[in-house]
Amino acid sequence: MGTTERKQKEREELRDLILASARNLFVKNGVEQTTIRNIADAIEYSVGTVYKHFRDKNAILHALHIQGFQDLGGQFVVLTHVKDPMERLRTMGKVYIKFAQEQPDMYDLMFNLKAPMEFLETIHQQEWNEGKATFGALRTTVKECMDQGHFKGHQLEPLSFLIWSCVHGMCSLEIRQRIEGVNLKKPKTIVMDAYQEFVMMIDRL
Amino acid sequence: MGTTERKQKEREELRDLILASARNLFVKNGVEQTTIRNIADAIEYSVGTVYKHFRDKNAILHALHIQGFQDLGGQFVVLTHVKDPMERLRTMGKVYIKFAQEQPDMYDLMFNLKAPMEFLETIHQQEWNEGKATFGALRTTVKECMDQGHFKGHQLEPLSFLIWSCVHGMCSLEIRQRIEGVNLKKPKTIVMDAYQEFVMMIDRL
DNA sequence: TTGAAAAGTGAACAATGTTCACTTTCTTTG
DNA sequence: CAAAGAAAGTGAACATTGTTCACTTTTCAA
Repeated sequence: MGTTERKQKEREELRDLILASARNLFVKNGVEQTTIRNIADAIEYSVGTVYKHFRDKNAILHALHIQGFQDLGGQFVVLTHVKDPMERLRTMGKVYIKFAQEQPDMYDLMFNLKAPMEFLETIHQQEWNEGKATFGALRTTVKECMDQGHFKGHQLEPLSFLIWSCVHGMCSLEIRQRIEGVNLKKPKTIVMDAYQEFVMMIDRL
Repeated sequence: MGTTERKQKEREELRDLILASARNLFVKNGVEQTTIRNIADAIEYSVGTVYKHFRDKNAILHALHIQGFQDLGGQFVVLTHVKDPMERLRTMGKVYIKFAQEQPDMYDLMFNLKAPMEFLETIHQQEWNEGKATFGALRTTVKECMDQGHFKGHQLEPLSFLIWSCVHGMCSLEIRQRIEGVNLKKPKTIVMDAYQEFVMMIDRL
């Protein structure tokens, strides 16, 4: 009898509805300005129902953070068509920055907010699978570059982390509004300009 | 009559007391866990008194953010003794990272939290003087390196921003707990290791 | 038909930032 | 010196949060 299956499906649908609503409100009003009551109102359910699906707000943030990584993973699919590892590395950075600029709130949730990490701690899970997979993709690409003779004298993991830090740093400074007030000549394009410098830099190694 | 001066001085002393108390509590319990009531209790004044000195919590965060930059500026004093610009650039990065690791909450306040920037907006000040000065110090050093013949083919501001992004990215990923769960072989020393890679990288340019 | 499990509700609680009418203290001036 | 005005200080009260839970409604197998 498929009633339990249907029940299960309905449960998941409501769960997804909560997440979609939360995501909308986050993008529109920001994470902190979005309340559980807002989310409940938007889907025309009560607060209690939201809590039947998520133990607390951090759980919602964590679920959305996973969605964000699935989304980013989807953007990374184009990389499979780029055979040359150096070219793939450059493209990876571009895609990463594009994602951060088009979905700044999602990026913030994935790489800056403490909430999703705190949720992992509360459920006693110390592994961050989404981060592991994403960093793994970067490390693999860097490894292939090194196998081709690039980055002589450098170490795989520290170098991979450095590359991640570069693009993450640029994106975070932009999202956290540390660029505007600093008196740059071209603040609007500074991230892409700096990324060009970065590409020039690693191409020489 | 020096009464007004004394009054003025007392006012500033209480203001400093509030800030010192806030800073203690921030470091001990984190920014979000620190309430105005906590601060008031710690200095044995009422909440109202705190609000007589700071219009809101963001104002306190902004004042502490300025203190943080003064502190960082003090750490940068050693740089005046380093004449060679490339050596100065390397040392600057080390000092910056050291500051971030020793005072993660202060660093977070200065470069990650939105609160201090939001305060600037509310008082209709779009300039971020502290950031401007700090970035200016970096840009000046990079400029001197270029004058010496380094970083051929690179542009001053984008390159300076890139360098800032690198170190900031590493510090932020550490502070925002994105390193532990990512399965690195040496997570404890990854920031310093990556910084070594960075130094090696710019030395070759 | 029924009764238990699941789904759903919303009042209530504690904590927080913030305000403001009030009291207390201090300072200046007649 | 006394009084009034200003400044400093107070804390109850308000609105808004996240969160809980006793309760009602719905669902569905027996």
